Amino acid sequence: MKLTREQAADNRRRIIETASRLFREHGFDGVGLADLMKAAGFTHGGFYNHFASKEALAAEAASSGLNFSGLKLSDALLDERKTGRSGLTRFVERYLSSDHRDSRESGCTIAALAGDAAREGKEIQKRFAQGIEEELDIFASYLTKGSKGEASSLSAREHSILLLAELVGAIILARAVAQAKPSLSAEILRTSRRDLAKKPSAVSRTSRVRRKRG
Amino acid sequence: MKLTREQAADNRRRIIETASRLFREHGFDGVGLADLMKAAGFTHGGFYNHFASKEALAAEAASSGLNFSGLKLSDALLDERKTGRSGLTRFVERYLSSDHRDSRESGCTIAALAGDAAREGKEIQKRFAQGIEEELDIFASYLTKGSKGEASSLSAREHSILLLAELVGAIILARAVAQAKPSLSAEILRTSRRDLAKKPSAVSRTSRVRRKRG
DNA sequence: TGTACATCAGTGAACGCGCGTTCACTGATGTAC
DNA sequence: TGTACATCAGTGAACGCGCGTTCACTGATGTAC
Repeated sequence: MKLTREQAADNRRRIIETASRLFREHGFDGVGLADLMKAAGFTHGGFYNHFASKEALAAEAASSGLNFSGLKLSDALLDERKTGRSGLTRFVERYLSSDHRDSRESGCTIAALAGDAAREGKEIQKRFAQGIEEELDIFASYLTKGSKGEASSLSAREHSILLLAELVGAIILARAVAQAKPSLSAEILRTSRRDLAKKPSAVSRTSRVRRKRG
Repeated sequence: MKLTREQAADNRRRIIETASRLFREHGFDGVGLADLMKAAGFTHGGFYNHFASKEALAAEAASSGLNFSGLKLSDALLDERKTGRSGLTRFVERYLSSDHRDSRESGCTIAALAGDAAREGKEIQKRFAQGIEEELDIFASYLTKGSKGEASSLSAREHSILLLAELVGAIILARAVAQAKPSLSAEILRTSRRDLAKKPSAVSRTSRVRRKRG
């Protein structure tokens, strides 16, 4: 039954991606290895051929989700070059949409698992710290030091932190009440979306350049 | 072994308060009924004399935490009357402190369990919605419609939502990296604290009245 | 290039353990008379 | 007010189940000669 190295590596990747989706949907404690391996298409005995423990997989899955999530900012920025709209604004709109709220399994790993990460060990938190730092760097590279109003006194780094906190806070709150009070859930998303759309901090470099050119 | 009605009600309350602390620290899935009852000082067989299921207790514990958490805004506002400082500002400082970050079990239930609530059923989410609405109402009653700058176009309700989202987002992110990267954790808290301290939205009625009088 | 064998990613059964829940039992409280 | 009995919040043992983890086994791959 031995497979080629390539097949084995593919299978390992498949387990991680399946785990990433399931953890985001149900939490680290909400998924068993048997279900997880079954969802990936294997019997669960083979799990330990790939990982030392469930926690080791959780760390890998966290990293994977943080790096390849469909809501990484970089995707939105690619879009943006085509459409001419601010990539950051587009990203905020997508991030705070009801679609993203309703699809934890394919959405932002930070929003889905940051609450759980507080209870996990150093290794998993290290992956979160890396993922957050990367996201902050991307934000910062697209944020200008505002020259007017409140924004002027804040560095791009500070702007990035405030932006991430508001995004994550808003979607977590929206998800926490989505089943029981959809109107409140939608109100939270809408209010935060509008706030971020009009803030000077949501101006991207590209859109400023375009404005000058036009 | 039967107890007085009073004693039984006390015991029930003790179970709920213990559960509230343990759930905040370990999550709904991270605590077993046996450990929970033991922590409350009972054998676990008696659990079902008080609650229909673990989920029923989780709902009660969520409500209890949301209403009586040491970080309810109302506490800070009481302080404020004594000291003359803005109650809301004091509250923000306390909420975004490393002390609060490091004591989930006695801190804000929304911050500790909103991530978990997304995965729970309607009953638990209903309690969260109630708790969030109450907190928003308290915020709103202390927020003025700003007359200058960015704040002017926002209602007290909108301000409250943005404030809550930033508070919850910042402390959840700070907790997610506290073990692995304390510097980033502290930076998130500090940045959000400073942002909220200087925003017009953080001006309380009382402090404005005082300023006029002085 | 062909043969012999070690490797190792799978399978499937089993491990001990803790989970949420149930149940027979206890015995002081609270009630009916 | 005093007695007889139903109530019910406790105890402690047990239920079936799923958990993370281990293990003996399989058999094609990859390697050594």
